[in-house]
Amino acid sequence: MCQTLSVRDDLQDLPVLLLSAARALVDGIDAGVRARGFTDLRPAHGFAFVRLSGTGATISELAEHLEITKQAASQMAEELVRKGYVERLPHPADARARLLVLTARGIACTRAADEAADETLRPWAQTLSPAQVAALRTALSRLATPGRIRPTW
Amino acid sequence: MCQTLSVRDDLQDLPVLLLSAARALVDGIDAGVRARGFTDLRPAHGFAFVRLSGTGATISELAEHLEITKQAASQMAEELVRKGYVERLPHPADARARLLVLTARGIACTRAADEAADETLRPWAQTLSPAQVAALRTALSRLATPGRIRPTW
DNA sequence: AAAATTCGTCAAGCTGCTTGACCAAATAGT
DNA sequence: ACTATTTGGTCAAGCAGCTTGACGAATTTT
Repeated sequence: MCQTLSVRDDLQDLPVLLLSAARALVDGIDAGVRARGFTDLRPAHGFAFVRLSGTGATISELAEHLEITKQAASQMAEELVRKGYVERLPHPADARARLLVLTARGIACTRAADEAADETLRPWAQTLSPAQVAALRTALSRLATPGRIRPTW
Repeated sequence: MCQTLSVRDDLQDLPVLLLSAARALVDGIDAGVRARGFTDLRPAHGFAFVRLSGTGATISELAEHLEITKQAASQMAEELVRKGYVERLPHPADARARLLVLTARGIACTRAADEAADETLRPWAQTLSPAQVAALRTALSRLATPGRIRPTW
């Protein structure tokens, strides 16, 4: 016997489910990061940390990543410097630019965020089979636009 | 032979994938809504429409749904009224309150949004088996916090 | 009947973003 | 090599969307 609901019908509530799940994840990460003592940061800062971790980035690169103006990125960078998460180093190859890199505190915070994300997703992932998790990754990556993480709405 | 990657490792990029997919969905809906002629609205308004469609809602109910203050909800309602998407009716049971309901234009816009969402997700869903889509719905609904759609970050 | 709560608005203020103008350094054109 | 253009970053002003605070009117509680 065939199913009474087609794939089309199933699509109806997917938008809400997807957005709601994303929201739950962000809330979970935010709560976990705060619980680990980083109470002066908001989720928006996390999207900057993603770009700054590793080799660091310039103001322009950060702005492009966050899809905001250089002026706005500069303000956020100043805030993160003031709070001790980011350091401004002279750029090795361009005297105009300055390289933004995470301080030890900044790195500790990204670690806290990773832990919080893991903490949020693990209990949920354990209700799924490994194959389901793998399928989920495949499905999401097929819809996702690489590099565009930060919601702007 | 067992896999070299455990479930734990797979969890690493799930946060990015989930957020990126949500972003792609919102971008797709926004583009589709604009393409259908509703160029004076932004994604944020969609979250209000969700609550107003059907029987409508009061300012207080809208504020609670959007997780903003009544004053902010009132401002948004005024904007939507001014643009012709929402109407303020006297509340049938409470002389203090006013019922916000969608106008014909507002209803047409929600229909456009539904179409746009479908348009965004259908080609993607067709790359998946019906069973995969069903599994995805189950998985997402297990993570989602019901009612919390709107991102606040 | 009085007290307390709730609905919505007016007013003021803040935050995070924008646009516009500008200097300094780097790159491209001739 | 020298000029012209582009690029990196900041200063300044302004705006949009939110907040807190105070309030009158209608409702609900006691």
